[in-house]
Amino acid sequence: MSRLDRSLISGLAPFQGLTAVDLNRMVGQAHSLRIAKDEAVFEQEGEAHSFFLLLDGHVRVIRTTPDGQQVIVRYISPGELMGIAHALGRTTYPASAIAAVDCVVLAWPGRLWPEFAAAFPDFGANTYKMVGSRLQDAHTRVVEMSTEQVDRRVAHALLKLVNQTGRRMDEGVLIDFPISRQDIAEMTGTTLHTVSRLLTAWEEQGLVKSGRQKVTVTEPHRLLMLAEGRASKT
Amino acid sequence: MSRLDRSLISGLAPFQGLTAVDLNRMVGQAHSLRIAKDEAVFEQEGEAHSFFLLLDGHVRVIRTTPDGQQVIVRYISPGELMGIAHALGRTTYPASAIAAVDCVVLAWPGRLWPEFAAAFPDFGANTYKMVGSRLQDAHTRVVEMSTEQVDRRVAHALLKLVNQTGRRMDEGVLIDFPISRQDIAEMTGTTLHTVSRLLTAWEEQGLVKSGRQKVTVTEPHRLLMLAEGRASKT
DNA sequence: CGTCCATTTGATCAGGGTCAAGACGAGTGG
DNA sequence: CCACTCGTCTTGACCCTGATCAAATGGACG
Repeated sequence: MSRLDRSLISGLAPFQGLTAVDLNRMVGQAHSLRIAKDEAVFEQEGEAHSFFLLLDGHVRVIRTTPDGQQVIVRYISPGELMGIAHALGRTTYPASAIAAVDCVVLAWPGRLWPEFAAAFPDFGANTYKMVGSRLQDAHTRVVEMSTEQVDRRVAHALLKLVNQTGRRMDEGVLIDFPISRQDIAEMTGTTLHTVSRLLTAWEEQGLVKSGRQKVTVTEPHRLLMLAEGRASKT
Repeated sequence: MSRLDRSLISGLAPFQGLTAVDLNRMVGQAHSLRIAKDEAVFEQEGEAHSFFLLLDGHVRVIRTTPDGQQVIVRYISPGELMGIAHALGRTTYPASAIAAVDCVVLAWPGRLWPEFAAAFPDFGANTYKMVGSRLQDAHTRVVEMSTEQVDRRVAHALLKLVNQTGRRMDEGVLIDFPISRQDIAEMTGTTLHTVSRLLTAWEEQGLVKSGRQKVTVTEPHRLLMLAEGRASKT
């Protein structure tokens, strides 16, 4: 790892509160790797040999059911940890992580986790805080799936992506990685057909603009109204 | 807390690996309380003043949406921790906890969490392991909600309850606390009407016996077949 | 015995899944 | 540079699951 890399990661959420020295000790034990688009960073059921920090790119975390159906659990953005099975007392990954675009990640051997948690308490606290918010996210999603209709779920999913990875463009906010109708369907528990119909309807109303594996939200505010169920159902 | 109480809790999952001395130090700082049926242990959005250990009874954890719909996140059984917002860096409870029957709980002031985590690393590790499994549960539930039909979701929910709190009876395994059709509906994202229809159908097939706020699973194996989708749809 | 809930059961209907076909666009090899 | 192919996306037609609406039944408990 070059010096440059270290200065880049010093500001990331998982490392808040750590000294430069501690940071160096941690990063010194990592190795970085490139993951090509559509390759796996780790795989469901696989032995949890490492945990990772995404430096660049976007990663899709997927659970596959015994009968082959896939659900997208979340997208990982640069600066986030992933594959932290060790922190939660697991020896195997509960999901697969697939690069949505070419990615760069840092990897640490899993056995270092207990050492890190003991030696750098802030790092542990930051991580558990993140686990907490992921648990909240998961519960929120259960609530959405239980109580909301498809259109609102899809609207919520788009807004979440826009907030997480949105990139300002002339026409609105673009989701910053290739995302298909099928992907959105797997995030919201519906079918690509329904997603397609919704997007074309919204495009006619001027809420979004979308193309092949590409979605731009042009009117986040109105989309939020729709997601919250106080939309003018025209 | 009497000596008896301490010996009772020494075997519980959160305290595995702790010495008797450490256990005493922890329990000594707790106070126990009784929560009457239908009373709240803590409330959604409320300031997280304490965290709790359920000693006796059963507690329902509920998230309420802005428009008043409720979703049952999980049931807590004796020996489990709850309300551990502090462990996850939160200052407010993300859900409400309602006593399903009269309960006895131990409560610690939230500010003790960091001390405990530092002084008793095994306790911290046990807790985070539990958080990890709850995160898995939540994701599993998202997957179920996305991919399974209602009958299979209800079957899964019943089996989960049976495994967690089942009590062997002559006729089968009884879910050990009062549970209504409405409750089951709120666990599975459906309506009490659909749950009622399913239960009567299953009763005719001899899979379950049910009454007012009472469900007994008489043939867990066949119910599992149904939950897994390899049932004889007769 | 009367009241209040939980539960059951029927009738209706719509949201959205499934099936089917085509259009469109991007990359590939000749 | 073009033709071809493959994967994504669109759109229509149909139908089923399960929600909604409505009403009656039945226990439990004061």
